[in-house]
Amino acid sequence: MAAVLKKGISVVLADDHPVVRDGLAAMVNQQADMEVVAEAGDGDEAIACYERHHPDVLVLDLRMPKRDGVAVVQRVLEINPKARILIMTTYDGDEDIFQCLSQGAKGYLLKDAPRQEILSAIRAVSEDRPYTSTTVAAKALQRMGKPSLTQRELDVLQLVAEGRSNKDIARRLSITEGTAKTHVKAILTKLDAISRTEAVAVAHKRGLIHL
Amino acid sequence: MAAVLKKGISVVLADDHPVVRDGLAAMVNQQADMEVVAEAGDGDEAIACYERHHPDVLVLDLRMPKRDGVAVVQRVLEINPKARILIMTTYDGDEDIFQCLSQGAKGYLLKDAPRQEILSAIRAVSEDRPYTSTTVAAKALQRMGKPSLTQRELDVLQLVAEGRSNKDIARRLSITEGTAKTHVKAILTKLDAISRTEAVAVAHKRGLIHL
DNA sequence: GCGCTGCTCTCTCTTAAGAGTGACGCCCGG
DNA sequence: CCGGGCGTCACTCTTAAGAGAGAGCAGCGC
Repeated sequence: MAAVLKKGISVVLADDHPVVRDGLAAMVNQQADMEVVAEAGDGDEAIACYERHHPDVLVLDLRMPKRDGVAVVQRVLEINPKARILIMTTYDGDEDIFQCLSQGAKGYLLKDAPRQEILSAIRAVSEDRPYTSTTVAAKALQRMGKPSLTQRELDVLQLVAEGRSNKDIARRLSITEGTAKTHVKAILTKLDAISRTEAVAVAHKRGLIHL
Repeated sequence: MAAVLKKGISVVLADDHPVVRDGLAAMVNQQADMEVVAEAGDGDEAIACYERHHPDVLVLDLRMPKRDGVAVVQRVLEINPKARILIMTTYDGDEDIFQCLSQGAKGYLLKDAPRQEILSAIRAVSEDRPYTSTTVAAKALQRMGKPSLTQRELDVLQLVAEGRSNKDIARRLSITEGTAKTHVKAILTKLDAISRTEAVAVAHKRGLIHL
């Protein structure tokens, strides 16, 4: 057992903004029962740091260079299926969140959360208790029941969002224009949009696409 | 005269993320020659803080609740035309940046900048020297020569980005569909886009629209 | 006043987008 | 084995979008 050995909860921070890392580090190290043992600035570093230190909690930004949050979650859980990961991101409409959570991340937080909430989330996750911020919980409920897009539809959606025409999309995906239209139609139906432009707006809001 | 009186440079931080404020505060207060005198979590607070403390430097996030960065810059410069403002934001494609800079903000930084760069930017601005990060300088040059949109065109663009049809746009702006089309056509030409959807993509990349 | 720019409106014409339907092969799970 | 989801393709038909070209009218600077 040997409950609290030296300093309690060991934390690894992964975020591409030095400012945010400093802020989190300052908050965490000010607590008597937790300590930052390493920081990472991109996805690859995050994985490396996790392997080296095996912290009690990994605090992870979703949007990072090299390898994005989802990929890091997958890899880390491969290394240690019992890893405790707290996702932290700026945007609340992000589809990636749900992917992470369903894959096994233990908690999710918005960056604009107050200090207290951040700290209690870290404590919760360190004890293997899930932590879900109320805003995210609400989003999750909203998302329930809404149809999900297939991979192919996401491919098409991405190209639609870049402003490509159906013909252009067909060429790039090596399908006929008719098929491209079929996919677009399916997308419009699922996203409950009237035009492709509205579909892009909705998809963006839901975090189905980036940029 | 009277160079370094008590602690040198007084700084007010304005950012809606507590984490970022903590990070900046930690960095700044660690320096012998600067000190954070107040923090603000939204635009209105930022203005209030500025009026109360009249700091040497105001570090300002562009994206904030209540009142956005551009409005804060305007108001603060009304209060004190010699105010030294350092803009700090996440996105590098933002049109607002150029508005702020041309309005009189003294510097601009990306949030993913390293500690050293942030600190030297604060020092530069405190001495009334402009500071422009290289990435932003590059963007500024890129933007040169490219045609700018009129206010009306921006109004239309916003609605286009929300997925509205020409007819719908016309109704909302109380103009005819023909006129809406004329505006859309002008937008397409200026943004060098073939379709409205591509125009939205380009506009988004340039930070002409949000969401 | 004159020219410039921005906003408005009106035509025509071509093409792209979207609705509506149906169908075929594939693979996977019950 | 058979239903169902998925991806593919093929039709028709209607409407929206975009190209092209003009034109009137206000405000503004010179």
